[in-house]
Amino acid sequence: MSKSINYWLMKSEPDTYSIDDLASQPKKTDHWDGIRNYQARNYMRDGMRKGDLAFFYHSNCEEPGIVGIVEIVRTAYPDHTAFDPDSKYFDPKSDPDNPRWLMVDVRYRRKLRRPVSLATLKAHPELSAMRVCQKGSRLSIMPVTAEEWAGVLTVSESAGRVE
DNA sequence: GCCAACGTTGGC
DNA sequence: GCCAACGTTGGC
Repeated sequence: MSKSINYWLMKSEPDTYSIDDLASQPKKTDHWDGIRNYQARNYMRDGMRKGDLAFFYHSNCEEPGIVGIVEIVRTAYPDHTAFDPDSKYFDPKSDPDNPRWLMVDVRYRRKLRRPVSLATLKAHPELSAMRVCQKGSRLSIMPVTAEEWAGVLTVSESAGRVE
């Protein structure tokens, strides 16, 4: 009996780290560092498994939205940038013997044929309940239901834009 | 650049 | 434990 995978959404500011940056990494794989929010961390720690899939979401940019798909290839482990005083993610309160912050490794899978903007998500009733659509939602890692996952792909593949 | 929403900090 | 102040996120 095969276990079903979990689906996620992971935000990144493209000016800082875009899906193209991930795609240009060796093996198209990189660690997802800099998560400094307990709820997002807990999703990584308690929910993410190898083989899970996640939408790559571009935030704080001209057209925020879902641009591609990545695969979780390594489960949560300590985020070493928290121990590095030169890192902008340095957190003196994260003890190397008891790390406060974690990260996972992700591998680039593909871009969506057509990005699905936040405005488009909000325009679809079956997608507008997604957490990323909620006003003031600052969570950078969140679960996505199988229905929402399929719905986003359907919207991406369908012709034309929803305004 | 503005600013609302949110999470965290710290005084009490 | 409360809550005001603060810093950050992120859409617009």
